[in-house]
Amino acid sequence: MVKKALLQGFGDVDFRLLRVFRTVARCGGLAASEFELNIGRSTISRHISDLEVRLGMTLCYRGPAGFSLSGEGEKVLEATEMLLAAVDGFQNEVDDIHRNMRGTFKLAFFDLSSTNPKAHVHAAISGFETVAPEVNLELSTEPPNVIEAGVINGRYDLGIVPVHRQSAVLSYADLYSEEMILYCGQGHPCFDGVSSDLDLKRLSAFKYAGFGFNSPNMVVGQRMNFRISARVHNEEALCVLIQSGRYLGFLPDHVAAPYVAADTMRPVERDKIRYTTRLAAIVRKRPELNRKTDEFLRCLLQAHGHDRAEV
Amino acid sequence: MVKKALLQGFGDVDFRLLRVFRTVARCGGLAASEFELNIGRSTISRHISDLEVRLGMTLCYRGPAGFSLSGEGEKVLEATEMLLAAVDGFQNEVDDIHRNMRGTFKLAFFDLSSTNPKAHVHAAISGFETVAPEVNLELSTEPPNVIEAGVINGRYDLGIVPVHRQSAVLSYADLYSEEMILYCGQGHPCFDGVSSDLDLKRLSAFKYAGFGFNSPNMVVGQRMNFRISARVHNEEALCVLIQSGRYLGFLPDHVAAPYVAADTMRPVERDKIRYTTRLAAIVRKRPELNRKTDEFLRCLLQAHGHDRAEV
DNA sequence: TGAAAGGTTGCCATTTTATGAAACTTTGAT
DNA sequence: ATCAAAGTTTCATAAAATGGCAACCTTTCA
Repeated sequence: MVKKALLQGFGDVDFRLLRVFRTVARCGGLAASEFELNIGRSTISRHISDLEVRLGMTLCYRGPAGFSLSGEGEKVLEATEMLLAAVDGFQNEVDDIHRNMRGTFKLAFFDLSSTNPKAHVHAAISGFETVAPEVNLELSTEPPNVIEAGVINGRYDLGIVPVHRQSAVLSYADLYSEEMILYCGQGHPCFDGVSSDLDLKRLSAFKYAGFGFNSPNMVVGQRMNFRISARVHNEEALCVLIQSGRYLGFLPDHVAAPYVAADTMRPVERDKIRYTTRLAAIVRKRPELNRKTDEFLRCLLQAHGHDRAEV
Repeated sequence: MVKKALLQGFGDVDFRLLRVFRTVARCGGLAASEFELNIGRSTISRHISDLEVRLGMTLCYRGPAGFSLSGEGEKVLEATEMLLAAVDGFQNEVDDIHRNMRGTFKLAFFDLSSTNPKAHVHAAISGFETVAPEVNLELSTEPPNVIEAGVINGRYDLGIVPVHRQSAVLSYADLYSEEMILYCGQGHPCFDGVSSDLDLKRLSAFKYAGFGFNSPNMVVGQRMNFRISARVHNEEALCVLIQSGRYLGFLPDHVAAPYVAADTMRPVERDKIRYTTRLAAIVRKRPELNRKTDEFLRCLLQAHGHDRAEV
């Protein structure tokens, strides 16, 4: 139909198809997504191939051999997440006009802070759930740089990251701190303690594992002149490396605690080599906060004993 | 149908409706948009009221008496523009994957620079049209702060603004400069020249008109201690104020030239009171540039005699 | 070799949507 | 009063989206 073509334009987007595609990609296959989507497999199959025709490219390889996204498919998936985030943003706006709190609130945080006794994110969530019971939550853990980018472009509503270099378009609210201490694993030369004459400089001969993104950790590692031989993007991975007995690395005390208790990890010069990281909530400044984000931030600050004096 | 409700969720967005709404709002009425949309008025009417039902609010008042957006309608329109920009972004992505250049390129610039002989934006457009004939252009003039915000959030692909405070998420490419000189209009005490003993400080007794947003102009105005009695958001408005003969104000020399030629405006202390503004192209850093933006920037830089050394 | 699992396709009934024509309503102007 | 313009509503129709069922194709794995 000519008019429609005019209105829709070539390759206009269809939410339905994109949502299906995203779900399938997340589930890793049609069959798996069947339940999630609550529609028949045949329909899903058709949706996906429709989308492929519309976009003029192969999005994923699928078959009994398994499911995988094509290179183009990955790009499209990324663009899709972006677009669907914008749709969420629109619905947020509309909800805000109604003064409603519904839809989804997307929170991203850097991993392994749940055992920190100073972190009260759980309390904030609890408080938020009370005031906004209709809101679905979506939590992810990502490296701080990804979180920052995500908050800026709207993929996340709020992030919790170690404060490092502050971005001008983000607004930071201080939450809690973490004590970072240098650890080694069983089998490491330092495991049985360092002789008192082994000065700190000598430590830099050992292999060191640190974060692969710009962070206090990276700065400290470089300043102490460590031999950075492994880069990770989360603390879980760091734990594994340290446990191998081949690497030194900084971990928050509370993360290392269980390993220390099991004596598979020990601090190195606990009192001399350490630094403190401050964790902060970040939200974007520009498109002014929506009610959900505003409210969640309030809960977060309250849970961490702030009076919301400053944002 | 239950499944659909699950998939679409309450109030899911329909592009078609939003596009229609935007067009109607831009055209200022159903009848006027009929031609633009190329669909019948009855259909448009139904679309709008559908949207109102879906969103649960009145978007606009319309009738024989005239057309106007409601307060909520304005907010929704804004959110709509945002969402549709995201859709454009998606299509850009897809086009980029195909290595195509199609769709719309959105450029925003600060007004009244077309008469500047150092500005070669027209040449850039000409060059761009040659390499990307399929791309539709959308130009707007806005105050620099609006342009910056728009480029950051994707409403514009590229902006041209006076360089002032640089934002960390934007990338600046220097283009050309403007000489800003203080002018007064016919009837102003300064029109027939200032007596040599009237020192510059005395000037600050006169009323001054300047930009209402953070800019070099504002800084200069404040530093010279002018009596800022009128704020404008574009130079056109400034021209009118200066012509009134009641205000002093800075204008680019090339903008004032025709008025000076007609002797309705004269520079005040042309050689003593002046400053230079540099105009730069801004694009956002984060979601990496799409081909169209990249190409346009290239054209811009080339037109202004740069070798694209730095961005 | 023969399930089992993952996907695709054709077929079909059902529902939804899109749309223009024509009749109707309201308002402002002559 | 009358008319024109702007919108709304009703109606009928054509097109499309939907989704289930069943048959069919492939690959994997036992």
